[in-house]
Amino acid sequence: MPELPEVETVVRLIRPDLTGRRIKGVRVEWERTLGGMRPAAFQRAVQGATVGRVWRRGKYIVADLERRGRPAGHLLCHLRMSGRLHVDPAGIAPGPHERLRLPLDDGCVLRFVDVRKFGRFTYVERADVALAGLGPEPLGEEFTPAWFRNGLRSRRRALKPLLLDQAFVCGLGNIYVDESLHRARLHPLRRSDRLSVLAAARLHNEIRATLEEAIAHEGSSFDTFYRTPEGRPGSFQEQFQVYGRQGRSCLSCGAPIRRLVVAQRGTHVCLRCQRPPRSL
DNA sequence: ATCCTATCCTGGCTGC
DNA sequence: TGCAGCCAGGATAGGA
Repeated sequence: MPELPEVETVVRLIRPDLTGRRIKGVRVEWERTLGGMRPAAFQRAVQGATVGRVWRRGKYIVADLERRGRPAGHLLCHLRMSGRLHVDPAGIAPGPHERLRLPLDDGCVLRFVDVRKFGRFTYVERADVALAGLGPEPLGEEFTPAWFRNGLRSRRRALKPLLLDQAFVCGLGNIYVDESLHRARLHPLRRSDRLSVLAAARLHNEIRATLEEAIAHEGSSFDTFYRTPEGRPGSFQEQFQVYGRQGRSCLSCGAPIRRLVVAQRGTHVCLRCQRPPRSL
């Protein structure tokens, strides 16, 4: 599923094609993509605006809009499970599951395609307000070992649901939480306030390393997620240590990878590398 | 404060 | 082979 590395990859891919383009029109094929905004209001806000900076915050893709050189709100896109965002050259026919389309002034088309319809593509006046609930960027300066240790200590939650909580740290999802926990040799049910300083530092380090390596591999591709309809997929799925590897052997110790359910999510662990907490 | 469940959706898988 | 039913999974809302 698109998590921070996949979203970052999408942003890097579409940024050059989108920056500086004027949005000529709006076509909404699935209204709920707008997250409650009326299509007419969306069109008024977006049509005729020019795209400024294209950036990422957590799993959100943001495009700043301008009119006559002045700030004019933001496009805000969340891919959720199966969303794909790409800029197509002129003359490419829409494929299936297209939910929203923005023709650009150079003839290209920004397309939001989403099989499962969970994704959102909407307009907000203020990105800072819309994104205010997100925790720090795990690859940002604010996410220091000391901040992380204090954050873990101030909650009393199992590690997995806490790391999935976008208000705690943003950008992690099911895959990269499982991978980071395995690399840090921590069981997903370990309580956040009971980690040693060393274990917290290890987890902090592995979260960053996992995300950085995944970005370097242009994210993970499988299921319905590809960068573009014709484009190359990312390759980080080939580096997975536990995710989706249930029944196969742990690449570091050889014990079988187990699949459990934690926080209502499929969860992949090596019980030899990741010792369960005593109190369950 | 934290956890659990339901909701939104569809393609792909399982089992008969 | 055909088909019904189940399931994944990010975010959010509401209840325990």
